[in-house]
Amino acid sequence: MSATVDKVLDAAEGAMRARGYHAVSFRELADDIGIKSSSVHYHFPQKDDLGVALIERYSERVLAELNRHSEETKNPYDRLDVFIDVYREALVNTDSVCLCVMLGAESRGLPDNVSNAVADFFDANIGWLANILPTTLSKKARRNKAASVLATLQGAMMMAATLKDTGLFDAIVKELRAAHRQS
Amino acid sequence: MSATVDKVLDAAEGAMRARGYHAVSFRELADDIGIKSSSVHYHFPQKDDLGVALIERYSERVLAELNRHSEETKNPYDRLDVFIDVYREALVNTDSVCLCVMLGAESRGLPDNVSNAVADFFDANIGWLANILPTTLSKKARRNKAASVLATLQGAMMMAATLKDTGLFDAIVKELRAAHRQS
DNA sequence: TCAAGCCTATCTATCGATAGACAGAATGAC
DNA sequence: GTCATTCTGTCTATCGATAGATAGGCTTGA
Repeated sequence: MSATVDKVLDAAEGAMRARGYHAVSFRELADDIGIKSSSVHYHFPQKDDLGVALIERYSERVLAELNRHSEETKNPYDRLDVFIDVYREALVNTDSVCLCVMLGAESRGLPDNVSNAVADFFDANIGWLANILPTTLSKKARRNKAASVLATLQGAMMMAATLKDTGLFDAIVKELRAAHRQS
Repeated sequence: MSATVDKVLDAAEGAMRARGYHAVSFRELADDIGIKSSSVHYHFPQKDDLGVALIERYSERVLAELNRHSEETKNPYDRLDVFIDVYREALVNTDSVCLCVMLGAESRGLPDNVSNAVADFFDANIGWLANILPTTLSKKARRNKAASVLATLQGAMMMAATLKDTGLFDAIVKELRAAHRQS
């Protein structure tokens, strides 16, 4: 993957996480990295090509990060913390929501291939979370619990960003942890 | 409020809940209801005027619905169900997420007055929810619990819409109810 | 008479996308 | 080794479509 492609994706990630798919233009990304919009089109012929590539790179990065940190621990509760921390870092370090919160909200207005890539991201995250839950639970129960955790985190990110209050995210996470310790 | 204004807001609500603020145009709304875009500008000079008016109408409607249904019951758990049901209806009946999930995700890319209106919506909802929680809890604890519930619902809507799976929303809600019965 | 509501017509700015040219690096035939 | 060819990545220039917004006129009902 060329350096320019990465630069374009970096710029696109920042812009789309802040303002959404439709509010980002080729020209803007090109200006950000000092090339022309036609050169962006060279790497990503259509806007949805850019969108899909962006989500795939993002998804791989998040999953890699989850796996890297979770190797350090075997305790399922600590692994839940790993999951939470990865999302928290995303919120705090970039001051914006998860890419897939944004694109998930917009999903009905996205090209199908982009919308499907977002769905795959959620599926992968639910799968990861379901895997750390006790096997005494049924497969379906684990999936539902996992989806519930993910939904809470995604919603918390969105609200914390809107209310400009990272503390709200932390408070919600505290509720989440408490609920999952006792169950 | 004139009939046209309401029609414009109806069209805008459907479009923005499906695709977001930036992906909706005056011309599209005008076409939807059979007038010209300049006539939309007559009622809402700038796009952010439309956005703010839309959120305010939406917010009033949601709160009115919450209050209307909750008058029928005094049990706090039933009132939580009222809250959940209002959100569930919004998802099922319109096949799209809450207006403020969409605009909340986009908030960093919205005009300030629009973004603030979204924040007010969340504050009002958190306040409503906090009020039905037992007064044995501190004010802050109630607010945090309320925010947690709201975040879960908003996240669940977003994910259910993306994965095209209303059942996922119901499953997450079941987890939510279970967690709040036991605490 | 006049204000409300909608119209026509138009503006400037920007959108995603394409065509065609160019420089320089890589490749392959001799 | 050298020269011709091809590929890569960028450029300039432009397309038709559409964005938000405005000026000014027509119509209708109080």
